[in-house]
Order: sequence, then structure tokens, then C-alpha cells
Amino acid sequence: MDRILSNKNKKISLSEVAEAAGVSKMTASRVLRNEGGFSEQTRERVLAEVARLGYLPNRLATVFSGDQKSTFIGVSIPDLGNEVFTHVLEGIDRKLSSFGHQTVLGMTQRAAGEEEKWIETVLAWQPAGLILTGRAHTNRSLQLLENAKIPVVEIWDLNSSPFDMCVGLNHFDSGYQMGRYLLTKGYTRFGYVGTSHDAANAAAARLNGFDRAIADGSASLKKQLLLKDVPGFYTGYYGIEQLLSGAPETEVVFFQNDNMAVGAIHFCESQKISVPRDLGIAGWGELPIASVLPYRLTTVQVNHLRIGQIASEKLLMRINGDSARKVTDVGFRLIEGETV
Amino acid sequence: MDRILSNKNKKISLSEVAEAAGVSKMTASRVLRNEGGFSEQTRERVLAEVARLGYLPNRLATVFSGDQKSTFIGVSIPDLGNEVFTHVLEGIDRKLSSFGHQTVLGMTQRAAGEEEKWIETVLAWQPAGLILTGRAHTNRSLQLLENAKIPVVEIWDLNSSPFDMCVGLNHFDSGYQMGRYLLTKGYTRFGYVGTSHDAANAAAARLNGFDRAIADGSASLKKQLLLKDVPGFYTGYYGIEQLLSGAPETEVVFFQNDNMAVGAIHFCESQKISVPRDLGIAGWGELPIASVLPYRLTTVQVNHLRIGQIASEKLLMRINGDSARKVTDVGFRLIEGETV
DNA sequence: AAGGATTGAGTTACCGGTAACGTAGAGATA
DNA sequence: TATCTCTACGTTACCGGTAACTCAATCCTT
Repeated sequence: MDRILSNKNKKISLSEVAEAAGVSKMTASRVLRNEGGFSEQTRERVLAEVARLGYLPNRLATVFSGDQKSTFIGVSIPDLGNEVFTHVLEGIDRKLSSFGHQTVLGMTQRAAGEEEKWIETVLAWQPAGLILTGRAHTNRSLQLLENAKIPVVEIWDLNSSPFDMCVGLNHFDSGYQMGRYLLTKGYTRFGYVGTSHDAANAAAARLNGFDRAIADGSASLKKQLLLKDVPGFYTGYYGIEQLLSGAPETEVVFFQNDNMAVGAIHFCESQKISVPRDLGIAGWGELPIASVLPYRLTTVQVNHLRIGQIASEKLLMRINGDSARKVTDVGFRLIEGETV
Repeated sequence: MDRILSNKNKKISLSEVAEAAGVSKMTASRVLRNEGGFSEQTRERVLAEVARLGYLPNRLATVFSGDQKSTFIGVSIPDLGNEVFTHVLEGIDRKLSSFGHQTVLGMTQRAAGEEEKWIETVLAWQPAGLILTGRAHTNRSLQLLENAKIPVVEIWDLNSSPFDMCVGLNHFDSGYQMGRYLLTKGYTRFGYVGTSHDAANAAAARLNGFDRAIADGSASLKKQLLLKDVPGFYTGYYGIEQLLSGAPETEVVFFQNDNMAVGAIHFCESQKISVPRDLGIAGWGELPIASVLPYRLTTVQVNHLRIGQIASEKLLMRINGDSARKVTDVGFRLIEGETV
């Protein structure tokens, strides 16, 4: 009845191919790896049997025997629902797959210590390297990574002394610069809306930087709102409503990302609050959504795809035995838009 | 100089743990699997050595020896840049990881035949099952799947006779219903804007259904635009501009997804084109972005997350030896919004 | 024509676990 | 007391490839 269950005959192994071709397993192996040491006649016989029997090599055996390294790369990201990280992941997978590697995904946002469990599980599969988002790791995680002796890239938040390698940007600085910029625009009453839902360490760093800039400018952050929700349009829309009802004197609001900022702009439009005349709005990350606004959003531009690509490149270099720079700062650029 | 290269000592194996504990490899294995057949004293000694040496089991060896199945699940999606599929992927990975499985990602949109190559690569790793997006597979792909003898779920587009199992919805019908609905609203001049960029078989089915409905209503699709771009806001924004410049008499436009529809609405706002008075706009997929519009978007609601969850559940059931329904239709719901 | 190099194979061992089987000693049973 | 049954291990073999080694036949050399 069941196609799978009824069909119990196991997979074809190299020995069976070899036997069918009338040669030894080793000779068949040589033919498949094109290693030389066989006649043209033998080659044809072996390849004919490979095709006839539908032989597929078992990479597990190769890697297991230690002759080759695995081509798995473990990639942990906090959240697929967050557009920012899907762009990073896209950059990673594109690069890796074009070099014959496989991305083994891990979403590790849901609970603290989740990453540790994931690292342990994925290491048991002998990956060739790991890419981890963020730099908060448990002691045991670090121990596991130490023992694994594989290259590791931490992405997103820049770390001057990473475990191994690191690519990202200085989130604190990006928040600080935004704060400075808004001060030069003459604002004195600031607000911030973000989420505490995800592994928002980087977002927290941005907020800290923003806060510091304002303090350095002898102003102060009037109201900050950390919602327990995903950082999307919707959250921005209702976040701004909530913030304004609590602190209507706010002049400008910095959002965790562009999606939230655009949501806020929509709220303002619906309430006839003029941006930037009545209220300034700043986002972060330059997400595609901002492109459709009739005016340019004030935001911070980050090349998410590039973070993923560089992380993959570092890993690939090290896997190939070359050395790679410990820290790569992809930087950011403040976009002086028309919403403040 | 290099942490990795200088540290050549290989990983600790079970034999080494066993030796250190003064027992045989087999006894150590029994302790770790809690299989019984050892004394409390032995157990403590082995576990102490495991902790001291930082032993991590090599799952490759276990799976390779055929004693256990692998916990890999290969998941191929066309595009991570497309929000729709990231939601599906999120549903998949959540479910799989909570049952101790690993998602091995594959992005197979970029070129035809890419999926075949990916299937071949990933099968060599002996995955426990596969999830494939869409139902267009090459003959060789089908051959490979046949030989692999593992459960396979095709997702997204519903298929009455899937290779193995299938979960999704009838895209043709969803397009047809939208067409019928717009006809009842009295429209006679229709437009469509989508992309030809991704594996848009499902989107093509929606367009076909839409087209058929219009033909059945004795009207006709005036203008259809297939842009070579990603199906996002931006593309919708410029797509509608292009469509209207070519066919200004168009009364209502159906978009490939909500992102594009919202982009179009933004364009209309910027051009003082009133929606729905001057132009009707319909989307597809009920993406979060639509929530921020001041009015409800006319669209088709689909539970993307659920598709991923059900696909994973089917796979897990079959991996555990139970049977699962061949085809699951998650359905869709036409949202009669305020934009037509 | 004897010795050396080349070609086209085959043989053995190994990777790290686990199934299956074997076994010595302690305690229970007839 | 002889046998039987546990308990707590140890031993062997195997999974599917590949490295390292061996070896016979052929082809050049000088």
C-alpha cells in the first residue's frame, strides 16, 4: 500500500556497482573520482553500471571515514520572520551553495540557551563551519566551539574580539550617529520604539548609542517603548500611537527598523499628523518598503546581503586552508531623508 | 598563528572516553544511550570522562552504519527574498527543529535544472525526507526521488497526483474566484501585474484562473505585465505606472501579491488616483504589509505558516512509520476589502 | 637480454559508532 | 550441590567509502 514501506530494497552501494561491472570496489571508486589508474574499457563498464543501477554515492561514508570534510555549514539566525535576517541568510546561501556547500538552518530566537542546544546538535554532524548571529553565547557554547576546531563567523553585531571571525557593523555607533544628526536638526524631545521580542542585542546597542548621543547633547530620551511583538509595520503603526498617547510632546521618534518606521508614517497620515512638520520619523536598515514612500525616509543604510556574502567568503577561505581577516566592518551610512 | 591550524589534535572519540574510563567502547556506548547493562559505578566513571574530555558523539558514524536514520530534512524553496516563502520556511523549521530534525536549505530558483542538481547533492547526505516547493520536476529528479525511497512533500501548489505527498492550495481556483468577484463588482477592463522572475508556476496558475474567469464572464484581460524583477513593493509601484501608461482605460488590477498591490496603492496616492474610485486594486496572499493601509485590501488570504507546519507534520509521521494523507488542501479565503 | 619504469588493477585497513553474540561471576532455585 | 538465570561487561563484525600498499603484465631502456 505504501510506496515507501513496501519498497524495502536498500540503496545501491559502490560494491554492487563494482561487482556488476566485474571490477573491484576500489577500481570503481577510482573511476568515479576520475583518479586515473584504469583503462578506458573499465571506465565505460563502470559508468554504464552506475547509470543502469542509478547509483548515488553516500557522502556520509566519505566524510565519516575522515578522507574529506563535510560540506555542511551551520547557520543560526534569530528569526525568519524578520526581513533583515532573511536578507542576510539569502546572501549566505547564495554564496555557499555556489561553492558546493549546504546551509543547515537553525532558528535560535525562541528561548535563551536555545543556541547552545542547537550548536551541540549541529556539531554532531561534523559541519565544516558555523555562522552565528549575534555575540551572546553561553560558556558551554564557547567550550563546544573551542573543541570543534572549525571556523566560526559571528555576524551582525561587530565584535572587536570575536571568538574566531566576525562581520557586521557597529550598532552602537549607528544609533549614536542618528542621535547626533537629529540633535543638529534642532530636536530636543526624543522617542524610541522597538521590540524586545527577538534577540535584539544589536537593536539594544543602537538604542544605547542613540541614548548616549542625546545625553551628550544635553538632551534626554523622553520615552522609549519596547513592545513584545515582531518588528514589523503593524508594530510600528500601533507603537507610535501608544508612544504619542503617553508622550504627546515628542518631536522625533527613532524606530528599530524601517518596517516599523513606515508603519508609523502610515499612522501619522491616517491621523493627519504631518511628517516631518508635526513629528520627525527615523528608521533603520533601509528595507525595500521605504522605497515606495513619496519622500525619502531618514534611516541608516546597511548592506544585509553583503554581510551574508562576506561571512560565507571568510568561512570558505578558512575551510580551504587560507587565512581570513578576523573582523570585517561593513559599515553603515546615515541617509538624510525627508522625514525629520 | 592560526587557532584552527595550530590545533591539529583531532576530536575525542568514544574509544578514548572508554579507555579513559577503563571500560570497553561498547560499555561506554551503552551508558551514553542509557541502554542498561552497566553498573552505577561504571556509568558515573564514563559520564565523568565524557564531561572531562568534552566528548561529542559523531552522528555521522551512527547514521552511516545504518543503525539510525539521519535527522536531516532537505527543504527547497525558490527564493528567500520573497516574503511568502520565508513564512513557509519559518513554519517548516519551527516544527522540524522541535522534533529534533535539521533543515538543510536549498534555494533553487535561479536556473532551471537547479533543483535537480540540488536534489542529487542533498540525497547524497541521506536525508530523512524532502520538502520541495512547486511541482515542476525534471524526469531525472523524479528518478532520483524514486530511488531515494524517502518521504517527499511537495508544497505550495496543489497537485491532485503528487509524487508522494502534497500540501498547498489551488492557485488556479484562487485566481478564478478573484476574477469572478471582480466581475460581480461590475468591472469590465482588467489588468494583471506580476513577475516572471521566480519559480512563479503558482502565480502563473493564478493568472490563468483569473483569465479564465474573465473569459467566462465574456470580458477580457486587457493588459498583463510580467516584470523581470522580485515581487515586492517597488515592483508594484513601477509596475502599475507602466501598466497605466500602456492601458490607461484599465479599471481594476490584480497583483501577484500584496506587497506589489501596496506598492501600487502608494503610486496611486502619489498620483492622486483614488482607490477604488478611479482604479481597483487587488492583491494576493494577505501579507502583513497590508495591515497598515487605512482601508482593507481586497486580497486572498492564505495561511503560509500552516503550509510549512503541515508539510513537516506529514514528513515526521512518515518518518515514524505512520501513514499520512497524500494531499492536504489548506484552502484560501477571498477578502472582500475596500480597494475594488 | 636484464633491469627499471609504467599501467591497471586487487587487497587490506580504517574511520566511529552499534547490533549481535559471547562470557565470567554472583545469586537464586530445585 | 548442580544447574539455571541474571548482571555486567567484552569481542567481533559491519556500514560505504578511500588511502596506502602490493603485484603482475607490459613497455622501454641501455
